[in-house]
Amino acid sequence: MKVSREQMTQNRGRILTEAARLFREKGFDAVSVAEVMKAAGLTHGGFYGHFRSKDDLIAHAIGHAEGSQSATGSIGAWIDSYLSAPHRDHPELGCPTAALAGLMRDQAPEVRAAMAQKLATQIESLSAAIPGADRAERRRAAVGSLSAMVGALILARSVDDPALSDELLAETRAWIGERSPPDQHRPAHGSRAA
Amino acid sequence: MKVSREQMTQNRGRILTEAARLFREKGFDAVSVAEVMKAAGLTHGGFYGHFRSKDDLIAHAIGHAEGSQSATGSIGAWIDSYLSAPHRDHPELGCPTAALAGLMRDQAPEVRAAMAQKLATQIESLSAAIPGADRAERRRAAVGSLSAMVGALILARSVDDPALSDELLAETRAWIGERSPPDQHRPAHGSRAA
DNA sequence: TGTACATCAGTGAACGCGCGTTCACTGATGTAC
DNA sequence: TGTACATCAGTGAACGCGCGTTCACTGATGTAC
Repeated sequence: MKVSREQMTQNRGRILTEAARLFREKGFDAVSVAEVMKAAGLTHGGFYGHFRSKDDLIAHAIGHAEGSQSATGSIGAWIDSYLSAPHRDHPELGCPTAALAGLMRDQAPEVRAAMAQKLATQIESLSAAIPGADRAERRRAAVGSLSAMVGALILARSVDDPALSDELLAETRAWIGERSPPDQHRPAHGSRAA
Repeated sequence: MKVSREQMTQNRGRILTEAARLFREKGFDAVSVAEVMKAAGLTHGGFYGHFRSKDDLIAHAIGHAEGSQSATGSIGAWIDSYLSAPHRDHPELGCPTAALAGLMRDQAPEVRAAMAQKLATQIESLSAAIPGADRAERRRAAVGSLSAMVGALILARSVDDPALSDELLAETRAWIGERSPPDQHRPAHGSRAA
């Protein structure tokens, strides 16, 4: 039963959206092609009319995934929402980098390339949003704080101990806060927000 | 062909060592029970005489894994070696937390518990090694810097772009260095280990 | 200390099972006239 | 605009394959005497 071209485009979009959601939730290996197609309201056989392979889907899904991170407001507010319990508890709609970077070890080259592209964009975007005149300093702060945020979120998601998980988020939030004041300049010996 | 009790203990140790190495190198799903047993010089059938299941092996392997991190010397030196190209390029002998935390999403409860234990120990150890009088401040610095280090290492390993990967390590090293001086006091604008 | 035998660590073939992928088929789409 | 038909997106059964796990068997170990 052939469908209209517009319908087919919509179907492809739904496959990508559901794949991006499911992969962030469970990882690549724990999600089958059939599961993605079912979530998109289709049967598994039609999959290869849209993508060459599961790896091809993964690569496109990484490019398609968008974290529901409200870029509005100050950087401080964005960091707080990034390192929050809701973000930790809902990886399926959160930052694709934090959810997927740890799974790249044995992935196909096309998948790793998609991840690198995603990360490069994220760093540039954060770097541009950081206050300060010096370009190199802003980029360094972007890379450093993103590493800390991604690391804390991955660790907080990896443990079964709620207290330790909460502490990882809170302490990292405070630690980053100590060194990147909300507005512009840092005090002589940064002991802000202690 | 039964072997001596001592031999059996040695065999179990080799299974754990090889499992810890292979899991860090390729992840859990990409390493089969048969591959671990072969690496330990045995055949796959004998596996269930040592462990109840693959999940049981994973949990024990996490507890058994030890990163070859020379804890000797200053914290600054340890951070530098943690965020180095050799550590990035050899996860199989490196920090188990950085190699495995990103794979915990769909793991069995016993596996997640082992990871939480590993991480808690690591934080305590780092916290004890950090200079400073205030206990809470030291713990905060330990959690914050460990998050940044683990995050940077995971990101550096996840991308295919060597320049971006090197930058992630170097910038995070510098960023952490700016706030935790090698001995006690930080120079006006810390540009250590650039 | 030496011998007879029960124990049991390790072997390798075999089992289900779920997965990625293929393929003959279907029937709505969209084009040629 | 209306009709005839070629196209092709989607269906669902079927395929290999590798995996975790099981099991009957083997033969060295270690104990009872």
